[in-house]
Amino acid sequence: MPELPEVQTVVNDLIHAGLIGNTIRDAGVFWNKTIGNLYPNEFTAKITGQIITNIRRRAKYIIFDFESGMHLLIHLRMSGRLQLLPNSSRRDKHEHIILHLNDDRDVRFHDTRKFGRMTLTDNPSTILGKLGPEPLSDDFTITQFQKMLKTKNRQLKPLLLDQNFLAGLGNIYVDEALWKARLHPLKIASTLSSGKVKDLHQAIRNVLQQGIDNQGTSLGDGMSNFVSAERQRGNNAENLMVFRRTDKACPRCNTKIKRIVVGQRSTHICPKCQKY
DNA sequence: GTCTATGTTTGCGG
DNA sequence: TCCGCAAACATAGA
Repeated sequence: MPELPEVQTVVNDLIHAGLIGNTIRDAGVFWNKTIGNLYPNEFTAKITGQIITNIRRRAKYIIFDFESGMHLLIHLRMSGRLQLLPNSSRRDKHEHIILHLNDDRDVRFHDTRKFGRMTLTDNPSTILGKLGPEPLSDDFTITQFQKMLKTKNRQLKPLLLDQNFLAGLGNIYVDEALWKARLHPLKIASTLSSGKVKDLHQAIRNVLQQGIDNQGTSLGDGMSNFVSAERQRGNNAENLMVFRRTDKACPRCNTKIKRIVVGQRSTHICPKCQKY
């Protein structure tokens, strides 16, 4: 669910809602394992009184920077959401961590599948250090991407999903980027021509930026879908060309989209546009 | 009721 | 290094 554009959308929402400068007055922990590295009482004690100086994203992590030099890293995994709610609203059973702010609002970590994690640390590099480059940053150039791909004898799709290779892509945006670049997900990275490297580089940045511009992708209409911190659905689903469009027409050539499995992940391709 | 699939990541064994 | 698989969990849909 939450990939780079969705995580960025949440961060944008939190900033827009004026959280920077706010203080965390107290915290409640309702599912211990959501806290990666601390016992609940330690977590609560350490986060109480922290002043938020910045909120940002790295890969699929939401990061709160505190004046004290500590950082809160939040990973939503499959089903996590960060919701901004009034202090008075009743706690949903899937809200596992609640941060009470010094106004009347809460930041609540809602996570039905409980895979998500929050880590409060003064040394975020132990978690963020191994991550690959940010695909939308200025220093992620075609030349750098070329170098990265040249040495990898791995299939494109699992490679692009590998956060230590490149940060932020998930199943949806990888399928979309590969379609846009007309590349087969099983193609071996090191065998790409320089033209294809360029196409892929552009396609990745393109689909991610489009996702952010549309405030993320929400599929279906169920409760289990992506919503931002202010509970808004994303509008990017209409821009998906292949993902979950099995048996529908390829927007480029009208061929029926096929669903295959690559690295245990469902994968959508146009068999005509994306030859191996 | 039962079975299957699910957008992520990590850790294991080969 | 790389790959395949299982696990962490809960829910929706067939």
